[in-house]
Amino acid sequence: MTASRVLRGEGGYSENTRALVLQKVDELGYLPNRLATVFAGDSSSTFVGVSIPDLGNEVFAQVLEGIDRKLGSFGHQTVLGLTQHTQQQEENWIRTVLSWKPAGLILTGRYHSPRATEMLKNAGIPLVEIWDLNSSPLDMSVGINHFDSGSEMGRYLIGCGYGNIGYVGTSHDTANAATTRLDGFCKAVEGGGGHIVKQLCLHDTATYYTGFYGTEQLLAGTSDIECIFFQNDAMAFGGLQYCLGRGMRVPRDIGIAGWGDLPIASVLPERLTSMHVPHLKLGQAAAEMMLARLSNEPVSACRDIGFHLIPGTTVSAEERR
Amino acid sequence: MTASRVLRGEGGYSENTRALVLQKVDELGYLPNRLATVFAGDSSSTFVGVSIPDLGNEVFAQVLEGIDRKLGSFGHQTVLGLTQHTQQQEENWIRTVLSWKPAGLILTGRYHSPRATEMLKNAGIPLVEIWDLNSSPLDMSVGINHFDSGSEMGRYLIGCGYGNIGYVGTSHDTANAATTRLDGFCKAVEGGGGHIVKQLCLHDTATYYTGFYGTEQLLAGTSDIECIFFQNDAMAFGGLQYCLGRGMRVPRDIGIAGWGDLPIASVLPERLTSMHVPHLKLGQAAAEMMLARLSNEPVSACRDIGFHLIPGTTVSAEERR
DNA sequence: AAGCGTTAAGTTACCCGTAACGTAAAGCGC
DNA sequence: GCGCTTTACGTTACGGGTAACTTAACGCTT
Repeated sequence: MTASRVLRGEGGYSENTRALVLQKVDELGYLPNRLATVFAGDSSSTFVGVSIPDLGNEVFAQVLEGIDRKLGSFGHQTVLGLTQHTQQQEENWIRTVLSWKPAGLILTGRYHSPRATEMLKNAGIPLVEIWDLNSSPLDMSVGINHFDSGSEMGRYLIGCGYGNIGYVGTSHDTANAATTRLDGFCKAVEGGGGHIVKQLCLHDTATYYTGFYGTEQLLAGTSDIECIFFQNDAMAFGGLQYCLGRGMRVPRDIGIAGWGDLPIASVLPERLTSMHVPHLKLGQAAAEMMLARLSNEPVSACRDIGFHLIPGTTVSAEERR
Repeated sequence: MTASRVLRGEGGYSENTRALVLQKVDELGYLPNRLATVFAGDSSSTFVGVSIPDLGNEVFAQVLEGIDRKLGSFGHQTVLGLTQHTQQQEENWIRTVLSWKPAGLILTGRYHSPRATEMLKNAGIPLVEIWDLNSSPLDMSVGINHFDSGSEMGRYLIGCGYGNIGYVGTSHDTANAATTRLDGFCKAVEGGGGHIVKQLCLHDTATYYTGFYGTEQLLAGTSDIECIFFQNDAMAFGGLQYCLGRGMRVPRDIGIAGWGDLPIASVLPERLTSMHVPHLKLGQAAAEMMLARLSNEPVSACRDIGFHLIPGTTVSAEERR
């Protein structure tokens, strides 16, 4: 008991005893068993579960980095969960991670399976739903309005004079932010007098490579597509390379628009038309909300992290006139 | 006790009781407390701690993905630790994560602080040191020989006819794989009759952006550099863009060589000269070694995952003649 | 029906850190 | 020196799951 007091610096021991305890700790290489502390229910755990679709996407990798850095600097540990974009994997992970009594959970997306939702509600721990801003979150939410970001891109492309537009993305078993973006995009394009000629949803991951081959597939047998909107920048970059490789002039022959604003954009001579989302800031904001809730500070339930359109040079109004 | 037996499917209960227990579990939304199980010491935890320098580097993000996917499919959870390339942060993380009694640890690199090394030895749990192949690991090791990979690149550049060579990388407070690579590179270049004109080590992260500005800095006031070797592909790509932007012809005026082979290479028209390392495979191999050790299967202590040179088009023997 | 093995439960103790409480000794004022 | 407070440390109990053990009930054999 005295040793416990010394190690927690709680007071109620002499300087002499303190030195003795610390010497023994060093001598024996003693490490306290946090399991016992948390198990006894005297303090809450320092774990925070963080679920992310995948790390192949640089955006999510950076969100995770932002979260872990912030949590880590406040003595918390990140328990990772990769859901591969499926609700089933998310549900399984939630079940497992909850049995470890985490201090809180940070989840990507607003769509969870019914069982997952029930478990989350029962857990009674702080939750942050990130990425897809949720006006009625389970607990807290931080992200952006994907529908609006899709709309804005749609309006921009229409405004640049593009009429026949294609889309290349990937498909998942469930609703997600990318489909919400696409919804907003289609509404804006059609509302603005444009036309979505073709939507291609590949059963694959959203990478450079799939963007390249998705574009080939999209353009095969179609000659009237004036502009392509991609699910993310990696796919758009793959698509751009395909078009350039086929001798098309971008943006004169075809416009290319991505989403997400990859780091590589900072050094490319041609700036990809895209939508910027502050990734690291998003992760840090999520961690901050979690930490605030854990220390019983007041937190607003929703936080819109914002986005802004990057006009870039792969879409152009002048070239279309 | 009977409920415990039912939930573990251990036997010793009637079908009737089983149904009753399961019904109650469902009714109450009961989740077993894994903390108690592990705490009691009856079974080992399912946590595996994984430390990675940072996630801004796509390579490490993919290694982590490989690890988590494999571990996850065997019912283990990843506890993340980002060390920001410092031994102090690694040590702090190790101390914390060990107090949670993880089943094992996967660490990046072979260099750990003395205290960290001691804690790791005392922990008596499986350890895998990844990335930098360690012939005398603390427990197990999987990765590549960075010195050799640097040498191979050095020999290749010399073989292409480049004599005056520069290097752009980042510096860290401690020894790491990148400096080992540089050592091997320098030895091979000088052994082959070449000359390292200038080595630039920026106090920054190894990204596209730092590669761009590092190259500007390296070339300022020097006119005799024929080829630049970069710490990684992101930096090399930034450097390539700088050179192209300044009207230099690559590889005629200057050769550019990276290291790591980024995914984006698959769609670029010009293939960056680089060194390919199977990232996902590395992560999976690390997880497999960990899992094998945890289930008491025999495991070899070292596993060389291999690398191979990608000649690419940003370095060329013909153009130099 | 007595004796035995089998099955289906229940009981006890333990893991380790700490809250809550107990106690002995020292310190202090008068 | 008495009674009080303060300091320093010790003791007990608890958390939840489970190994190890005990008990009760049942079925089978002879």
